[in-house]
Amino acid sequence: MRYYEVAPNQIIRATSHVFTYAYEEKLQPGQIVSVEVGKKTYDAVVIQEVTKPKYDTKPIKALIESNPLPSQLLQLTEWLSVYYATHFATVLQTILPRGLKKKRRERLIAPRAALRKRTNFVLNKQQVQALIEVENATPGTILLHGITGSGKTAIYIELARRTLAAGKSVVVLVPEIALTPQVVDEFASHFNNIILTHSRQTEAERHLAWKDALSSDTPRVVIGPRSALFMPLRAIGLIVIDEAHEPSFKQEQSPRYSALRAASVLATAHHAKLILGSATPSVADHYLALESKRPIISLLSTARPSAPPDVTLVDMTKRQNFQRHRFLSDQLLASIDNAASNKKQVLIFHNRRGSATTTLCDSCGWQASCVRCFVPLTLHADNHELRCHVCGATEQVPLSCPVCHNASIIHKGIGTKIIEAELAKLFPRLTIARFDGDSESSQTLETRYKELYDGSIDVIIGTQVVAKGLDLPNLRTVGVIQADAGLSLPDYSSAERTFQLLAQVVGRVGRNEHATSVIVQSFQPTHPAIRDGLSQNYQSFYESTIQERRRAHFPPFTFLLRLTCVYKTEVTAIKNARQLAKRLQQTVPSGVEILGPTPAFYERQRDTYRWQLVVKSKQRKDLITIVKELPPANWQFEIDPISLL
DNA sequence: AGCACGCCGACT
DNA sequence: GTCGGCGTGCTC
Repeated sequence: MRYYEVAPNQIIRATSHVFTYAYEEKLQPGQIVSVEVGKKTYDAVVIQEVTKPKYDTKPIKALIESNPLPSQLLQLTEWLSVYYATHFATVLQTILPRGLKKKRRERLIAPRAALRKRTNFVLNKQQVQALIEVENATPGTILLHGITGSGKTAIYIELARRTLAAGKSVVVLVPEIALTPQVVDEFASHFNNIILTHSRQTEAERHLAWKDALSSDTPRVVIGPRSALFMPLRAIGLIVIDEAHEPSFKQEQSPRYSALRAASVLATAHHAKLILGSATPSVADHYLALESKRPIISLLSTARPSAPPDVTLVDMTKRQNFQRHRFLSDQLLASIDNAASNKKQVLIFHNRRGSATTTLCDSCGWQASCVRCFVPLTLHADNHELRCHVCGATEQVPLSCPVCHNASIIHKGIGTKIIEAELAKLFPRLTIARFDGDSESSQTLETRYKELYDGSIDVIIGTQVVAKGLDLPNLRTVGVIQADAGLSLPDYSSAERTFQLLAQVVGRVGRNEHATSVIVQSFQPTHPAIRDGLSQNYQSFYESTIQERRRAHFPPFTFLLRLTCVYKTEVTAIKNARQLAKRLQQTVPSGVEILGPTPAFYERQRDTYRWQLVVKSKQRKDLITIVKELPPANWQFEIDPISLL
């Protein structure tokens, strides 16, 4: 009889994750078995063979997957569990498909009809140079910083081709939102061994794709969102993360992992290369690449000739710009007039989430912000105070502007519905469509795609959703209602997100040879995020932001931990948050900062109240220690949050 | 983390 | 006399 430590995919006991079982035959680490714990049966992964233990052992009930998981995937699982202080079983649930025991019907995978002919591209000098740099790099992370339209996809495809030729598999991660047929077709026209994963797959489809990867004896190309990292591929030679700055690469549920960090660990285990591609790399990733002396490849010119858009920045603090309407500038309205008379489309972008009430000076654009945390203050109407949602400090609402001494202190926010209504009044003959969270975004955007594409919708109003993937041939004008809306979010990375968004918006319309225009309205036209976003000046933005992060002790200079407690009443939430804060203050080593308690951004959710603490430390292990000692009931945690909201 | 077993109050 | 409240304790 042989004995094996196995890890069930359900939490059996908080303190350990392996149990020892007996089996007649030889088993390999990574094989999947079924075992009985108490009276229930669980799926479990074989970890290793061990000697006969002192206690009695039950037998393994069955071997349900004889093809073992690749050792590198097991290493990644172990790493995720330790690095994010998450139970091993929780990580297993994340990396394994559901319903492992179920027998799936063989499905005929319809060969994707090549909708488009293979786009036989010729790489330009810049792209060839990038390829050479990647080829010469040692295994590990490579930052591919290429402006919109510089032809990053062609580089990915060529690298993938070479990796396959060397007998290794390729993983391409894309943000969920970009998993459109266009992107997939682009790869599908070059490779016939693609395994596609996406969030709308059924349990059976996922399982089949997983089995396909596990049993494949030839190299494959996997395309999918962050979870595609967990496809059980034997030998990976290349991992590409496209639009690597996108927040969707951070999982919002436990294990709250970063696909970039996880991909880096997986790449190391496979001695593979990891390409982080973006037009606007996150400042933290850029800093890390510089610090670790990893290659940063810049693509500064577009692959095809294109005309840069005509960018107009409208100062919202100047009344003379708003003669026709109170928040739609004369410049923006004129450009809508112009587009309409030429039968071209207009996209009006508005970050609705950013329209939480902010306090600013209507005269000079000054905005109330915390002197310690550099985040905007949030108005609490009940006691008429300004509060910092990072450190909890409160201030009186000023009666006059501290900069220009004007008394016009205002609190405001504009919603997409109002924009739609106002535009409908001003342009009764235009077809206006609004896409946001309220209008069942995904469905509507797809169902109305044809209308968008052929131009029968004149004006598109939307949030984030429309700023990304849409590539519309008739689009000539983009308007941003309040570019600084996102800046008012009480978050250390809000400037970075605003910069990325504006740079993407400008890059998006400026990728063809038609004359296009971008009208951006802002109360803070001189803010670095706005200024550098519109000029797409990454270097300038990076330098000012990294200095600020250093000064205010934020990533990449400090590790963050967010602790959130959830209670039925506000009083208990505050009481418990204060208690924990006090306890942590006493036990934590020096150099660890405890901020708060503060109300969470979404303070009330379904009859519950949420308050949070933010912990900062230069030593990541200090944060892990705190998590391990956290009172289990009512407390949630996130290590390395990308947002403190 | 579940889910057993286990010892004391309202019901047929 | 029994159903069930949720308080401790175990799971290879």
